[in-house]
Amino acid sequence: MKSKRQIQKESTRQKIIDTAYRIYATEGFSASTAKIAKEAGVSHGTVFAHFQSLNDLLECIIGDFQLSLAAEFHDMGESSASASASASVSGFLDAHLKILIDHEEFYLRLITERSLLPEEVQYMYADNQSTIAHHFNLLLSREIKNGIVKEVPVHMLFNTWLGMIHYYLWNKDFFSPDEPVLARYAGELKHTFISLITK
Amino acid sequence: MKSKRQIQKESTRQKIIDTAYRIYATEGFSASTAKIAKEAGVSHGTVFAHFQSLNDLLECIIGDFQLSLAAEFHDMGESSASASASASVSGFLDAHLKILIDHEEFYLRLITERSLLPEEVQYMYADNQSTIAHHFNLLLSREIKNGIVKEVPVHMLFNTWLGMIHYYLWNKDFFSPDEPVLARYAGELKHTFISLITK
Amino acid sequence: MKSKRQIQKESTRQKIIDTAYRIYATEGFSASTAKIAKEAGVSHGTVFAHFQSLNDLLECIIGDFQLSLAAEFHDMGESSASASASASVSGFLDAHLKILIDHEEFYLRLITERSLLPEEVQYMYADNQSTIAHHFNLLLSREIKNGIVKEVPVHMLFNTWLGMIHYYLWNKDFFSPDEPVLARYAGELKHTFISLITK
Amino acid sequence: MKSKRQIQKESTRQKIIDTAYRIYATEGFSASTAKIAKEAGVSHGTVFAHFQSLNDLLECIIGDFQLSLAAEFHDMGESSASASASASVSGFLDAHLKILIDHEEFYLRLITERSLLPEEVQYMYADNQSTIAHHFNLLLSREIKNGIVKEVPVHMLFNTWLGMIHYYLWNKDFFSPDEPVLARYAGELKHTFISLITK
DNA sequence: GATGAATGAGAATTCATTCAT
DNA sequence: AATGAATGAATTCTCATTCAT
Repeated sequence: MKSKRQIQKESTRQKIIDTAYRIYATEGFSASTAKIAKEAGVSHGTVFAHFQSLNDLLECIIGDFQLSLAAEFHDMGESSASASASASVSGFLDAHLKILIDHEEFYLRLITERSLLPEEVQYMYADNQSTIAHHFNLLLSREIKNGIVKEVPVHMLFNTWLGMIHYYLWNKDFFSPDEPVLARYAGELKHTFISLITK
Repeated sequence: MKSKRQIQKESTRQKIIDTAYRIYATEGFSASTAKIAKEAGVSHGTVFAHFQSLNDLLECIIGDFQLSLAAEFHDMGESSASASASASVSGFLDAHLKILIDHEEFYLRLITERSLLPEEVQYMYADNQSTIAHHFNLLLSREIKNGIVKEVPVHMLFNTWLGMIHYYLWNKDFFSPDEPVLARYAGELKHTFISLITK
Repeated sequence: MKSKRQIQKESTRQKIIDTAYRIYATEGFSASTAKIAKEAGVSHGTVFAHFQSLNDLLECIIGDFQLSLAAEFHDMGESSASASASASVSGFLDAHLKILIDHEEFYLRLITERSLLPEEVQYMYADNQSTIAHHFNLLLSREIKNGIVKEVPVHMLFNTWLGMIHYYLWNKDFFSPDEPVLARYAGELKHTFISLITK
Repeated sequence: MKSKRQIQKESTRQKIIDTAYRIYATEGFSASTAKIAKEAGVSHGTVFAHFQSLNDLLECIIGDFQLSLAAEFHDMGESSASASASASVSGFLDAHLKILIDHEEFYLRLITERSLLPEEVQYMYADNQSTIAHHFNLLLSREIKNGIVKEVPVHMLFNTWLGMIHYYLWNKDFFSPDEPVLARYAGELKHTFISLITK
C-alpha cells in the first residue's frame, strides 16, 4: 500500500523519465537537465532529487529503454518458438525490424551519440542483444541443419544482420534524412540478407 | 629552402595537429582546445593562431585523415586494377581491412561521433566512401557476371560489408576491449562475407 | 505577500542592477560582467541567471534609466502644462536641468558611449528625447507667437539647447573635472540660451 | 641628410599612420592592431617597433589629426584676419564648417567613441579648440561692439556653436545615417546660429 | 629595421549540481 | 518532496604585446 506521497513521488519521477526519453529521442543526449525539468513541468532541483546525477538519469532512461526492448525481443522469441514448426527466419526478421522501427528515433540517438554517454551506459545494450541473438541462432541453426541456410557460424550471421541494420541507421542522413530509415529500407534489407544466407 | 622560422611554425602546427589527432583518437572529438594546447606544449592562444576556430581544427584533422584514407583506397583500387585479371574480391577485402586496421582508433571515433561533428566534415565522409564503393562494385559486378557471386545488387553487398566492419568497430568494447578489433576479427569477417556472397 | 525566496531573488537581482548601474556610471559600459558580479558580491554565473546575456543586462539597466528619465520628463511637462498660463520657458529649462543634474553621471556615459551600445538600446534614447522635445516645442511655439522668442524653427531651438547641455557634459573634464558640470554651469547655460532665443 | 634606412623607416611609419587613420575613420577605434598592420602591408610586430603600445599609436594618430586640424583653423583665422575689414562671422562659420566637413568621418569617431580611447588622448582636443576660439571671439567681440550681435559672453557663443555642431555629429545616425551630416545641415546650422546671436 | 609566431590574460556564456527554503 | 536561486568551473575565442630570427 503506497502512501499518497509515494504515489506523488513516483508520478513525478515518471514525468521526468518520460520527458527525458522524449527529449533525448528528438534532440539528442546533449539536452540540458534544465530543459528536461522545464518540459516535464518540474523544478530543476527535482530532477536531482530523483536522480543523483545526470549520469544516473541517463542510466535510468537508457536502461529502461534497453529493458523494454529486451522484453519485446523476448516476446518475439517466445511467439516464434511457440509456433515453432512454422517459425521462419523471414518472420523473425520482420518481427525484429518491427520492434526497431517502433523505437527508431531513440535507438538512433543511442548509436549515433554514444560518445556523449557515460561509460556505464555505453555498453548496456551488449547484454540486451543476447536475448535476440539466442532466438535468432536457434532458428538459423535449424535452417542450416535443414540445408537451407549456408554453413556459416550463426553468431556471424547475427552480426551481419545487425551490422546491416546499424549501418542504415547510422547513415540515416545519407539514406533517408527526412523520414525513418528502417521502415523505408526494411524490405531491401531483409531481402538482401535472406539472399545472402541461403544457399 | 625554408627559413628557420617557417620550420618552427610548421613544427608547431604539426605538434598541434599530431596532438589533436592523438587526443581525438583516444578521447573523442569533445576534447577541449585547452587540453590539446596543453598536451601539445603550446599556449591556448597558439591553437587559434594556427586554426581560426575549433571547427577549422576539426576540419583540418579529419580532412587530412579522410584524404590520406582516400589516397590509400585509391592506391588499393589501382593495384587491383593493374593486376586486373587476377584481381580478386578476397585481395580487395584484405587491402581494405589492412587500411582500416592501420587507422582503427581514429576511424572508430569518426564513425562513432560523426553526428556531433560540424556539417562540413560530415560530407567528407560520404565522398570518401564512394571511392572505395566504386572499386568494390567493379570487382563484384565482374564476379557476378562470372557466376561466382550471387545476384544481389552490388550496393547492397557493399553496405553489408561496411555494415559488418562498422558493427565490429562500433562494438569494439564488447568484441575486443583491450586490443584492436579489426586485426583480431579480420579473418572471420572476410571469411564470413565471402561465404555469404558466393553462390 | 512575497516568500522569503522571492525577496532574496529580487534582492540579488537588485544588487546586480545597482552595481551595474554604478559601475557603468563610473567606468563606462565596457565594464565586464565578471567585474559587475564581483562587485555585487555574487558569482559570475548569477549575472546570467538573472539576465540572459550582457545585452539583456544593458537593455535592462539603460532601459530602466530611460524610463525613469522619461517619467520625470513627463511629470515636468504635466506640471508646466497645469500651470499653463504661467508656464515659462525659464521654468522649463530649470526643470530639465534639474532632472539631468540628478542623473548626470549615468547620462554622461549614455551620451558618450551610445554608439558602442546594442541597437535596441539606442532607439530608447531617441524615443526619450522626443518626449521632452514635445513639451519644449509647445512652450516655445507660444512664446514665438507672443513675440517674445525669435522666429526660429522650434526644433532648431531644441537642438541648440540640447547641444549646449551635451557639449558641457561631453567636455566635463575640461569644464569641471572634479565635480558635476551641469550643476555648476546650469545658470550660465540657461541664461545664455534665454538671451539667445529672445528678441 | 637621412640615410636610406631612416627614409625606409619613416616611410613604414607613415604607412602605418595613414592606414590606422583610414581604418579608425571607417571602422572605429576598436579596430585591432593586427588589422591595421595587415592593411598597411607590414607585419604585426612592426606596428610595435614604431609605437610602444596601442595607446602610443592612438595618441599619435589622434594627435596628428588634432594638429592638422589646428593648422587649418589657424590658417582660417589668418585669412579672416588678413581680410580683416571684410571678415564676417558668416564667412568664419563657413570656413569652420568646411574644415569639419572635410574631416567629418574621423572627427565623428573621435567624439562618438571617446570612451574607447586612453585617457591621455581623450582631452587632447581641448587645447585645439582654443585656436579657433581665439579668432572666433575676436570676430564676435567686434560684432558685439558694433551692436550687431547680442551682448552675450563670447565664450558662451562659441560653446553654443560648437554644441550645435557636435549635437548633429553625435546624432548623425538620427539626422543623416547614410551621408555626411554636416554638409547636409551646414546651412541650417549656420542660419540658426546667426539668427540667435544677432539682436 | 622588420618579422610574425607565440603568448596568456581576459571576454561572454553554459550547465550540472547544491542547499536553504 | 519539491523548489529554484546561486554556484563556479569549463567552454571557445580575441588581442595587445614580446622576442628570437
